[in-house]
Amino acid sequence: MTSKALLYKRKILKELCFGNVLSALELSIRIEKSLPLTTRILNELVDEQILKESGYASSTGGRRPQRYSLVAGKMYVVSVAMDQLVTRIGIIDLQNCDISLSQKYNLVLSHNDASLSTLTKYINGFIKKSGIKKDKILGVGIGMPGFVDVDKGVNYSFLDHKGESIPAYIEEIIELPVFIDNDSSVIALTELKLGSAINTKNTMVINLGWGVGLGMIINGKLFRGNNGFAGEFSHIPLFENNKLCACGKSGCLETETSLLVVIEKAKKELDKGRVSIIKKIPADFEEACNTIISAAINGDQMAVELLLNMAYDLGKGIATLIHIFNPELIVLSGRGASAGNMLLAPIQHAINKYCIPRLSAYTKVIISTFSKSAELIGGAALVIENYDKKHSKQLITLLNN
Amino acid sequence: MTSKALLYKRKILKELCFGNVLSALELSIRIEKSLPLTTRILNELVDEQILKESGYASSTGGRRPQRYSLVAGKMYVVSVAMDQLVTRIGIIDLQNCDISLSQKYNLVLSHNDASLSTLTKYINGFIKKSGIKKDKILGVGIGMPGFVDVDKGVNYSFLDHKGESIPAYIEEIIELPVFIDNDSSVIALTELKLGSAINTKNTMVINLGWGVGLGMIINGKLFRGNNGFAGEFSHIPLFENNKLCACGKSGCLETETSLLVVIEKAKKELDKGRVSIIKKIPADFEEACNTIISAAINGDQMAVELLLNMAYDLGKGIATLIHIFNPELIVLSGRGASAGNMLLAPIQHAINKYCIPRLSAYTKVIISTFSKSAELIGGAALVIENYDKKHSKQLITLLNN
DNA sequence: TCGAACTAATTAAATTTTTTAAAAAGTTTT
DNA sequence: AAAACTTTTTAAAAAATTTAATTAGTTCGA
Repeated sequence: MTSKALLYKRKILKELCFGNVLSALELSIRIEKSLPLTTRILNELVDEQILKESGYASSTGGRRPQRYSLVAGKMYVVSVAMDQLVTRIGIIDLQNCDISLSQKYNLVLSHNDASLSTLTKYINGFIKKSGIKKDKILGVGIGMPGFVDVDKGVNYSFLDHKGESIPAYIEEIIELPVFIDNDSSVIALTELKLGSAINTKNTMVINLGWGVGLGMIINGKLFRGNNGFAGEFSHIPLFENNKLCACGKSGCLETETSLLVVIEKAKKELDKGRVSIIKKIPADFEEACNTIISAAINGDQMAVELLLNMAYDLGKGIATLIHIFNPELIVLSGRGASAGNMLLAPIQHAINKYCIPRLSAYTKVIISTFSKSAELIGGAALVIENYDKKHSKQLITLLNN
Repeated sequence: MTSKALLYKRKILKELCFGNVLSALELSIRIEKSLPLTTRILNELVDEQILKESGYASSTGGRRPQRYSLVAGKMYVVSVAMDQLVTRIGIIDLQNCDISLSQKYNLVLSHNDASLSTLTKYINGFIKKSGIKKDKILGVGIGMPGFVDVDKGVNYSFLDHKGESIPAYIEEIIELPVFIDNDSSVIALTELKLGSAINTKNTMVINLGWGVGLGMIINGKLFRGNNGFAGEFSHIPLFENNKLCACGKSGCLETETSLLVVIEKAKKELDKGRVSIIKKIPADFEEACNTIISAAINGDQMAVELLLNMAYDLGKGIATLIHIFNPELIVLSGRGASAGNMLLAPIQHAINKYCIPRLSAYTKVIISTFSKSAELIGGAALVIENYDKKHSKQLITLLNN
């Protein structure tokens, strides 16, 4: 097979990932190739049993177009979602985007080689345990906190490998293409490919959790900035509150709006003797979040108040984004999104206060429908994003069998 | 000539605008066509005397590549730069990007049809007076203040034409393709095509004048937002100063950092009896700016103090941009840029205070080298940007003669 | 219910474009 | 002065697109 035909096949497979079912004409437009060429490649892929015909689309006044989709169990991606304390690894069938298997590991991130080799061992072990052959796995996508330079493959905050490429190190050992990115970018990719931001060109995805991350979709593509550090929304100077931030400055957005701050404030209130259905805040971050959010959902006044105040302050930050980007959509995602629609009213309130009405009128704010799986699925999107760019031995094998 | 060959010719001409001189190989890469095809088209264009061979590039270790450039006096663009009170119209030779002729008109912008028809008359009269035949003019590019929706051709702040397209109206009368855009976007285009932002992928251009505008270059292209309103940097909520802004809110960046604010502050100081080489601030905005800036350059303490304070506050806004965009470059442009390097120190000071060092280290801040002509030249860039997209009768005529 | 009008898919031929390769023409380096 | 290198030119082969004609299936309205 010529290398060009292979490229076109990849482009088609890429379009059909994540459960997409498309007609020959639609595919021809998306891969920007002529219909005869697209049809030929499509037929080859069906012969190779990687694609299947899957029914007809409804007619728009004429013959119904044949639709194509991936065959299940043929193409997988391994995805890794990391935070400071816990790492989850999953394997995802690209046909339906289901997480076939996932596992949780305790891995405290530090800025040294040790975390990296541990991580690699975990991934390797996981793949073996999954029982899925490597030639069916397109690659490994890893979302991690910190300052990640995607091009250099370096994380300046964690997993230091003497400034050398992290993906290169892992690829060496597990023999699969590896891609890394910042956790907020990965969550934004999920919203873009499978979530509320599908088909949008200009969307801001806010990752509310430990801090406040931002993934930006600009012109329909994830924007990472010049060194991959774009979206450091957490630390824009927004308040004059004299509160010291983890970054060393004061008045950062993060000093008022993050789940960590809410937890701290809740502790203080309880210490002051405030009544609440919450008796004690758990030490574990994830449990603490769940405790406060579910208390709020159950109507606990203190929890509601804390979350609403946070949302209002976040709204001021969002107002800044609207002025700068004029986005069509803002998606609230990440762990904090599980507080749900409760957050929307104060955010909208702040937007009304801090935005020129002409601008805010064009931007919708919504809550992500994804639960915790957003980052895991985004890791798959990360691999697919690079699928028609980077050389992958796996597909060649798959296509030649 | 086939329509495809015409398209390729336009792509090549587009690359050679603004005084660019390129080799066949460079052009082939830029228009993304093969070298044999590019060479063929190039030869045709030379035969038609629209292009000329213009010397050799220096060798990089082998045969010196032949370079090509536009022939002077063949292709012009009419450019219009508007502000609230004054409109300048110029005609620009694309070969060397010189302003062949320009004229100033007093035109007070209002939100009605009258300004629009006056503007159209001025443009028409100017073209006639220039003595350049319309078949040599590729189009008209207009930069104007206000909320401009480029796609719809509508300005929501000024020049209302009952919500109908402004370019369509002008095109009808002057029979040339017309393009409009926001003034800050146009200035950013100038920096991208001819100024300090050439070849950058990710640059913020700040238009310091009446207010504070922002033109964003993202992935090497001007970013306008979902409705063309992106870059409303003026009105991000940044201060808690209780100062009412023209937009109705308080604490906007613009309430501390714009030349208008500096002028107001200067007046107040003088009224309070402060000593200064400035005796009286002229009523005219442009003259007032010049007075204060030149006083500062001559060492007047009051003028220096006012400008440095403004620059420091602007630096806080720039810190926000750096956190969000991680840009490689920030260009300070517009009328305020004539204060020059004086502004850089306080801006850098503010960046150091409000930015995470890891981030700010990657961003350079510079002052534009353009004087007032930036907006006029940008209008030309606006036409060229659309030159291989929109149908232009003019080029077909030009190429068929 | 039956065409007319429409949309989609298929096929083949003509045309365009790219790729590949080789040769020619200069430059620089050694 | 030869070797190494780069760009340009040319030509032929391969690939892709365009065009047009045909076939196939749907919808809609008379």
